[in-house]
Amino acid sequence: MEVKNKLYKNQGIHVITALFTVEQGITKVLLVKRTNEPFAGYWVLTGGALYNNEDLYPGALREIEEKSGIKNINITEFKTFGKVDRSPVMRMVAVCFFGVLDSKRVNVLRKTKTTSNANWFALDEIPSLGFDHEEILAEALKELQKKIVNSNILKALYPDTVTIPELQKVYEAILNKQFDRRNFRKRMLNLNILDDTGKSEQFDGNKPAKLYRFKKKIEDKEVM
Amino acid sequence: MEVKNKLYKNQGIHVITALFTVEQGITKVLLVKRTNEPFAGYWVLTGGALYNNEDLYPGALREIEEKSGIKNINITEFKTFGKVDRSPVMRMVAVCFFGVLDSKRVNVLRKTKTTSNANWFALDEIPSLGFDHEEILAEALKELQKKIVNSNILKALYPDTVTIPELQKVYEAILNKQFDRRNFRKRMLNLNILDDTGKSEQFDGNKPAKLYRFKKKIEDKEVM
DNA sequence: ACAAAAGTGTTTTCGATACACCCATGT
DNA sequence: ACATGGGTGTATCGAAAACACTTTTGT
Repeated sequence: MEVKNKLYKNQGIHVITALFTVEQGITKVLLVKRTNEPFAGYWVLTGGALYNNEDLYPGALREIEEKSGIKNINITEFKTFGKVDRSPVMRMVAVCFFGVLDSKRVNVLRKTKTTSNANWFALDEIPSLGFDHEEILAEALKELQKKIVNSNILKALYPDTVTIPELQKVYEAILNKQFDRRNFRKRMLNLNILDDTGKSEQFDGNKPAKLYRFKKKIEDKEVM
Repeated sequence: MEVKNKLYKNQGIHVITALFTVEQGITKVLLVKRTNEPFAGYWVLTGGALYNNEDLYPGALREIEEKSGIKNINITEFKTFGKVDRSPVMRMVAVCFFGVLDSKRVNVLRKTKTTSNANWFALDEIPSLGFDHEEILAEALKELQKKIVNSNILKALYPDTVTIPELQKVYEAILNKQFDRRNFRKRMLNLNILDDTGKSEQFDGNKPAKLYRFKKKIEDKEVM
């Protein structure tokens, strides 16, 4: 259908993702530098306009790949942003996602058709972002912090095996908080999201840590 | 900006809300009957197309009022639905909300410019819905059930005062579960979302229940 | 043997559950 | 007085927090 009514005409949909990683205890987010107006020269989260022939989730993945080369990841939708003036060009609503991945396992493209640079930024070194991406990033981080408990989204960081001390470092980086080693272990095992592989780490210089594997399915806990 | 690229042309945004109420222990949702195509004659949730000059939340409220006459309510965004074919007319993405209100306090319009009827339906008596509204309703209910714990969204049902037995009936209806009277009280008071008014109910035939008031602000609990 | 990092165990505390009793009202 | 529904209290259980010791490796 061709839209004629001015009230609805020329609306568009952004799909935007905040991609997080943890490097040496530091939580970082992927930003790309725009070459096109609006906000040419600004850093932004990966994302762009949704196509008519794709669903939201695949659209968000396509935009991530186009802007960074990253593919085969899992993302989670968390909120839609739609202030009237969030894009200076036309009315755009932004369906937003977040994801976690291992920066060492992906090769980030520096330049693409619409970006001149890409980099992982520590959360306390975020430059001024284009559009409303600062607000989106702040909320994405909050959602990640909420979801990390009781979820297996960290499976993305450790697709095959993981040790509990490794996990603890990531939790501490993302939640920005320290945990007691012994209690952390108990909590992780009680969450029932890990399977014991029976094997242990090797070549570590110290006592080898046990290797676990994220379960494929995890049950939602009862709320009350 | 005028969109010319076919890939993005003619996209639109729905703002859709599932409005819940509880009547005599039964959870119900407000549905309206469409008069226009597509899905003329079908029952749907309140909602419609977002205008260019309004933000998402106000847009959702406007649609609620237009389709039902209900105003001055609180709603919560929970998810955006965007399957390519969710609307047979054109590409529409649906930003979805849920809300709770007291059906006795509102006057629901039976007919509007685009609806021929409106009614509260018990959850086990939902007719076949237009668009993807059955899916939206199912997820809205789940979100309501999650959010009802640790939130003051029930303030909408009891804007001034509430008794704990009243609250319990609503929780039981929405969560579809029974609670121990004494433990339920303790849990509600521990949530720290209620203020004691010092007063008591009157004219009830039995021992008067204490009156509480929902706090305005409630703090988010730490996740870990 | 020693340092470094990992695994296991115990005590305590606090919140959730199970359960019993008392109170205020209208009839 | 009694039936109805509401408020208060206690004992118990289980999860989470605080805290100490043992184990495995490399040097």
